[in-house]
Amino acid sequence: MSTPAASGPAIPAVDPSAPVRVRFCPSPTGSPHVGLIRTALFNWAYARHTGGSLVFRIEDTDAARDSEESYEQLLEALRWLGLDWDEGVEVGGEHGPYRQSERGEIYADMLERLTASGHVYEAFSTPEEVEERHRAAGRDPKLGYDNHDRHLTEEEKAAFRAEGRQPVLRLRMPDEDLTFTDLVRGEITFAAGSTPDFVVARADGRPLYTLVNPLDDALMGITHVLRGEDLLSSTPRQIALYRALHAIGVADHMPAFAHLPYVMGEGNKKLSKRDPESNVFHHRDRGFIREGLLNYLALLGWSLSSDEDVFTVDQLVEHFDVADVLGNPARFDTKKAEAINGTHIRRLDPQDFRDRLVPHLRAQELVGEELTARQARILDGAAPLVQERIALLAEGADMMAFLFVDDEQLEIEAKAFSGLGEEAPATVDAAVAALEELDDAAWTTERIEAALRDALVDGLGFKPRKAFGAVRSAVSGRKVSPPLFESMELLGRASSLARLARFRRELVARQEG
RNA sequence: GGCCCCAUCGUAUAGCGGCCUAGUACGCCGGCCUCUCACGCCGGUAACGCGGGUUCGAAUCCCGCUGGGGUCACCA
Repeated sequence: MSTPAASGPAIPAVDPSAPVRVRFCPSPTGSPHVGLIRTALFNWAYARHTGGSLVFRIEDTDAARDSEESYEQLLEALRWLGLDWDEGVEVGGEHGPYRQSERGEIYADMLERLTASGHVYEAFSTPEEVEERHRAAGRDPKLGYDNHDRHLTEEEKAAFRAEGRQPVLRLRMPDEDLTFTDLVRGEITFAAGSTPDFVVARADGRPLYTLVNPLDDALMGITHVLRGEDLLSSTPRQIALYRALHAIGVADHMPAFAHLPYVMGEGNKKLSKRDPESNVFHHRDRGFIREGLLNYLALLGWSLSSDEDVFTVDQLVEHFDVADVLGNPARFDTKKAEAINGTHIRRLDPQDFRDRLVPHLRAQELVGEELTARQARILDGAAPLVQERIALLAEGADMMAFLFVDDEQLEIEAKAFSGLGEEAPATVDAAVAALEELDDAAWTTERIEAALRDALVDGLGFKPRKAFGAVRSAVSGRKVSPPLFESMELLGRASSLARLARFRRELVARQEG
């Protein structure tokens, strides 16, 4: 009974010709992290590339930290990004249930079998006792569990129970080096004895991640485990458990492992959950489109080719292979992400782009639930004007905001009054005079530009930059805006003239004040 | 501290022994275009951590060092 774990035929590696089955198995705590989503993306892309399947499982074995809200957010994030799954929560499948909180009986049964076979044993030591033993033996107290309870006799166990102690269950680690070939890092070996026997079930009997993660992978026939690098050091435990599961006839093969590089934040730290940049919804709310975010996330550890870094999801699926993923940790670079996103925004069909702007206009309370006819008309006209000039959808909504507000409500930025020179009032007067000549029917981009150019550039001899600057400030309230003449056409004659008049008043008021 | 991973411009990467006086993209700096801002275009800046090997030849292979990161829970 001392070393049953090492007995039995060796567990075979996964059959390379078998259909790929990967899984995404987050724990529903907090908001979806970009690193987590990148992991989901690579699993998804690998499944799609190979024609295999993606299993979506929820690891909610920690009632104290898991939440239904977080679960809903996970679903929302994957759906928003278009990462679908073939089997798992919400869609079902042959290996359900897919929420571990609903698989209690399976785990209890398995724990019993593992205990009966001697792979798992009861341990009564408290952390304090373990530490004390290390200290007494002159060892580093931070060494971790010392496998002390491996050979407890029935009498000793009974004595502990008599004290009212409840044992945790630990898996007996094999006394040999554990080696595996990581798909992104190559061969990795953990020396015998470097990983202590680990807990697979709490004293109250509830199972831990260390048990259920590999167990469900085995039960669900997972062939490739693609996960974050933070789990690399737990791989020897996975392997040991897999061997035990094979010995009792539960696992028929050892999956291949691939540990994906970290997504780092500013400085040299793993992107923290506390950092807003780590939250996918933060990016979505700022106006990332799924095409852009997916493209950028894929670039964190993978590349399509030596000279293109903008690609579609289809291209990703066509070319993605986990073997090409790099082991380097990658910094999340917001600037680059936005640039990639901007490129994808420009690639959008104009109508599609227009539609995607609507939620952001609502978020900024520029329009209501339904667009009015006038709002729809303005949006139709303004969308093409901003599509070329933004990297984020929210920027687009912000840039066209002045077209949706009332003339008197328009916020004129302080900067908009500056740098216009002494002749600003005269410029505005001349602009108004010229524009009043145009009736509603003549209120077109071309006619507006011609009238203004004629009056201000040719007539008053101003440089175009300066001449139109005052008009831009009046109409948009800012120094920077979408193309001016087009904007004025969209705004209409009455509104444009009203803004010019208001600007003229405030200009004088400021000069006097 | 033990164990494990990582190491090319500021960032992400190409490079898998000669094609590298190291390519691309973002950023940054100039310029063009131009009603502003963008877009687009042109040009520029900037890297193989260090030391040993192996080899005719190393960014590419090996070893050491240094540096960075992760992990050592009755969390996942």
